Amino acid sequence: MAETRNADKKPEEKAESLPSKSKFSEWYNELLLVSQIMDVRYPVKGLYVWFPFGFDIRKRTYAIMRELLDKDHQETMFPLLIPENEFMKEAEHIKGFENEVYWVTHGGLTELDMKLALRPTSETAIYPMYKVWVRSHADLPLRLYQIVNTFRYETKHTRPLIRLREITSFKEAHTVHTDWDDAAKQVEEAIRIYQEFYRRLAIPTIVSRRPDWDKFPGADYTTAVDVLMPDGKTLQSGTAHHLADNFAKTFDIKYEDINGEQQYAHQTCYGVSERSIAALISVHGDDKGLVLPPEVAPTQVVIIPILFGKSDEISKACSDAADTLCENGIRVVLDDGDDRPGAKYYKWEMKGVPLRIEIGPRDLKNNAATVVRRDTGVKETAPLNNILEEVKTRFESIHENLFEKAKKSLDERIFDCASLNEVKGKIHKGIARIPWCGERECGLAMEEEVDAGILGIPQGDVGKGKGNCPICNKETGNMAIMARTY
RNA sequence: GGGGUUGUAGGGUAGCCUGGUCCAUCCUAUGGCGUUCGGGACGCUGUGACCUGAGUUCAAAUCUCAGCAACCCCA
Repeated sequence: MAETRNADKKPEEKAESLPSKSKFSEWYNELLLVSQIMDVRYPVKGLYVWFPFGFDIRKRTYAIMRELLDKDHQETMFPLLIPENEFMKEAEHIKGFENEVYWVTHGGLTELDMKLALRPTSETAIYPMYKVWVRSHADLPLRLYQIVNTFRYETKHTRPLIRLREITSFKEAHTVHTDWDDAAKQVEEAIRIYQEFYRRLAIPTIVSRRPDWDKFPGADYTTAVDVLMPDGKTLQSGTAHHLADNFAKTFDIKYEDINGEQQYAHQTCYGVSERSIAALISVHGDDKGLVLPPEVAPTQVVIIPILFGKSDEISKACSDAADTLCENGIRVVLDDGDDRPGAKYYKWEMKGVPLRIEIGPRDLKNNAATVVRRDTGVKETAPLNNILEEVKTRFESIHENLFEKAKKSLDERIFDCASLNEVKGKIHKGIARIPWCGERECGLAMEEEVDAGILGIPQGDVGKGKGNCPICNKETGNMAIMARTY
């Protein structure tokens, strides 16, 4: 490779270039570094560093999440450390996490009387306090959330943003309700919020209730949001759990109802992590680098002057345009550096900037600018005196186009299958859709047979059909989706 | 959980098999100066690396062992 890099190298072999997105794993790792999302060179397995640029995307993404939640949730913050006795209270919950917990055993040189767990998730940190806080039905529903780091000693292969030992951006909500039905409604609401969240990121999702053997430890059931990645694997990108009164009984969370009786509360919890950023990058990015929806792009517009010799007029036109956009809340950068224009194009394309505006002598003669869309690469001419509107309408169009493109790519990679053999043939291309009676034994046999997971029976038309379960041959109207998962 | 491969400047690499030629090659990035500018400019001049530890040896980037880290495959 290196020895072929000389004067007649092809564009895709240039130094700043990425591996093709078709080699997803390589592309993903390289893009994180080159586009300055995450530095993967931190010397501890499974821990990574946010570059300021990546963190900027994170901030804007989580601002959307906060906006959606703050309508009827309150943000809070609980401690990172959980005492062993609290952590050990819920048997199923422990079983689900005990192999992955980091323990703090010493304070300085002194061994602690009570070991402290680094939270792998915060149920056992939060619920002892809920016991104290929840007194009456008038306190309910209680809806709190926090955005925190959590720790899991992952034994599988770690990947930046996807499988981490420190999840840096775990948004977890914990709600308390009077009864099971009210909690069930909250689970639905959580999923609705998550779908809206991903819609704002222009990412289409599939929602399904997880099979029993794949639910959250300690939950009645789990509903999850999945995103289909470029390599055909699915990324579980959000989960909502109905905890019923399981934890309430363990942590003694009771309230006095209207009749003066003590009742166990019903709870839900739901979470989204920086996997949302992994999805954002992976779904929209291309061979040239990041492609960001305008709402979360740190820089929304880059202006590149095309100078021939000294041209005060062009410089002025550029800074005027930048001022106009900036004054109207557009995040704009005027790149008046010494690089050649071409070098600047590549640089900002890598960064995923939605719109590029070029102003050169030819444009200025017409009092216009050349506007180039990152998502389509289409070049258009736009009048300078209406530049704000020209930019705004393109933002909307870019967002819609990104979503439509992603939706199409998702739809094209959901394959209807009638037999497990067919599933085996398609599972490396995407999601397989196959009848399933819903029985645990049949489901586990199917997973075993095709070496992929059952995500569940998805919401909406995708989950409905007609056929026979491939194991027991019973007729069913349920269609399950199967996929290789991250 | 099992197996394999790898670790040389910010990124990518040559050198390793067969120890000495290496104060380590090339591409890229990067600082300074100048000329440039409609898709990765050029000249001059700088900066920057053998993962960590132990061992073998007159001599280790190179061989051995351990640790740490990364990547790939299988369950």
